[in-house]
Amino acid sequence: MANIKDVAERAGVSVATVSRVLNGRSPVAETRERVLAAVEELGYRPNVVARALRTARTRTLGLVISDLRNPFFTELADAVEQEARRLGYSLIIGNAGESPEQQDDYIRTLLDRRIDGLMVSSAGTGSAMLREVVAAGTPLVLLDRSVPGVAAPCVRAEGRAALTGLAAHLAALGRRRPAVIVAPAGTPIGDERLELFRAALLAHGIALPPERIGSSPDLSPSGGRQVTRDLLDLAEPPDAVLATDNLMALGALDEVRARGLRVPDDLALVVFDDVPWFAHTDPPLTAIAQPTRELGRAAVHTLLERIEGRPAGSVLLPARLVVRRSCGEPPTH
Amino acid sequence: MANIKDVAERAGVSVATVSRVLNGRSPVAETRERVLAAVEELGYRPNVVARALRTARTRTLGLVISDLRNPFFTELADAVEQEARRLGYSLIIGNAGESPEQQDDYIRTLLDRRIDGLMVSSAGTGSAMLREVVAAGTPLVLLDRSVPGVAAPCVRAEGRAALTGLAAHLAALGRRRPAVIVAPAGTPIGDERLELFRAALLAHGIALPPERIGSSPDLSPSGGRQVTRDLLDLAEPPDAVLATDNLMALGALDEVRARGLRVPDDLALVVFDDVPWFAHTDPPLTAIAQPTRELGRAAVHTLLERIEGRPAGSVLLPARLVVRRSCGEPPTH
DNA sequence: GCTGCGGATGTAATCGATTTCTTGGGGGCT
DNA sequence: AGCCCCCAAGAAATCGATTACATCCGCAGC
Repeated sequence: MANIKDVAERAGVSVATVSRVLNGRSPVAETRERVLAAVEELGYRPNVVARALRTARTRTLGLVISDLRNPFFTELADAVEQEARRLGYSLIIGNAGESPEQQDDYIRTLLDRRIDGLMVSSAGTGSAMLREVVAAGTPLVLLDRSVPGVAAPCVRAEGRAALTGLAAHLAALGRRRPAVIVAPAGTPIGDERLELFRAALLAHGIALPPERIGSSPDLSPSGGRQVTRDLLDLAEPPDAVLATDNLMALGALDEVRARGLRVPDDLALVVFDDVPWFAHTDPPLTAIAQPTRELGRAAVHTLLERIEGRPAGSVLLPARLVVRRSCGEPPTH
Repeated sequence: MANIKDVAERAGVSVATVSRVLNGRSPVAETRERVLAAVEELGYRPNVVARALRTARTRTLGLVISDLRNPFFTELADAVEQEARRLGYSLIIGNAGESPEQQDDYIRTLLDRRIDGLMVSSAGTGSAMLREVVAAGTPLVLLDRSVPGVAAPCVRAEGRAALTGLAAHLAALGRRRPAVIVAPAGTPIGDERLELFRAALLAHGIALPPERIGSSPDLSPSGGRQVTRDLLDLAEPPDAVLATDNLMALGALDEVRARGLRVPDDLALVVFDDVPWFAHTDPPLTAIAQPTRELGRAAVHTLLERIEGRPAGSVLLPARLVVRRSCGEPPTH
């Protein structure tokens, strides 16, 4: 593979001149053309590794995601990747599989590769490694999940408006005994959703007692199914369920079907994260849609601000209530 | 961030000695310990970029996938990533979004980054860039989709046994008018599945006439729905449908529901690719499961063989028929 | 006691780019 | 005509590692 020296020789100039032509500095028309011709003829492409060593910029970003197989995160990763590429950056995606150790391990690898910046959708609670990243001065942006004690901007969605709308929707349809399936204890974002929902329900005089809040052992269909089983076994079972993650909602649907119950007649079901599949279930599920692609784009932009040394704050984008038919009464339009 | 020189100074040795200690060559116990102590104290981590420049090995692999949001490919990518990492390699994932231009663009970027090897699940038909990769001597492995004219090992699943089993299954259940939804014309793997299925049906005396083969304009739910609409509008509509991709199957399910038909009573439905979701549809879908994770692992292993200069052939892994309830008659066990 | 060998370690070249410093020549101003 | 300035372009330093080659040492064999 041709290198810059080959090009210089062929064009009869020095390597410095070649570099300058390619980086758009100084040289004059005639020399410039000779160089470009040589580049063309040799099919020369600059060695990104050498450039990175010299400039200390790799033009690579890292993204550590908590679970790549969760379709919400898949779409998020896809959005991040596209935006990064559009802006001339490559992306290395690391999958933490909801394991903090694996997450730290991956962050280590990414730092070793001298990525220019890092986005993390953190698994579990705090992480010593994240604090280390900040201390080392590597630009960091938290994605979807904020981490207490880590001084970095966080890009995520907030559900106040959507949950307020949802409470009104449920109240209007006469649902009085809502339940919530929340993520494993300690996930800050899950707790926040719960509290916002509780407040929104209260405005309609609807209570959310502790026994109708089920905490799943993990973010999976089977966890969601287990919690749903317990909820339906209550003396006063709920007439509506909000799942705070899409995988857990799948499990809820399974349990409901297994009991021969029907959605929405016997139970209303609402899911957080509007992944494409939920438009294809029977019935189509009412969902709280996070602005996934916008989140991805915002994360990249925020990170680039930090990389270029500008200060950048957190970003909160509103989630949207998407009414389908899983709470009863089809939308009127 | 500390570099090798800092470590050398602190340990009172030369950089060469530090390098040798860290790479497990020669030095004697006493020196060795001084170096390791210095590494520890400074929190030294070798600069991967510099190492890559010198050794001409980046320990990074590239994976270009045709559509990251298709759950089959998501799982494939996840499997590849895990195996690569286990073997000490990082992975850069590129999403071609089923566009050949974007695919070529991405391959270009990956070559520029001097990845050690490349895996491609090619979008569309042939590609000049792929031939260029081979010509440039970069180790290449084709994944899931073979590309005519490109001399590289291909790792994919083959469906003979599964489709033979499926034909028998359908015949046993009395389905006589099967239909197939195939991917856009020219996708070699779709054609192969079609021909294998046709042959398997023939063994049971069941024909697969051209009008019951619907070609979708793209790999999407709406494409699948459109094709299903046409199939159901036939004078003699099919009593079973095989979708050769999971997204198209979703669209088929939509159309069936919209017409108030029931699966499996009115129509049997079988899907290629057993993504987790299909166990949660109503009814759970009978599927042809590709050994996704094994494919991912095999791809990485094959690629590493090539990287290390050993010859490596193609890998064909058998797909499995997973009987659920979408063709009627629940499995007996 | 000299030669030679090998093990531990240092010196310096190298990978391929960017960038600083230097040089030389041409043109404008007085 | 002389001076200065500026601009194009080359020479060489640099990034941080690996590694070929050189050096120095002690010890064994004759």
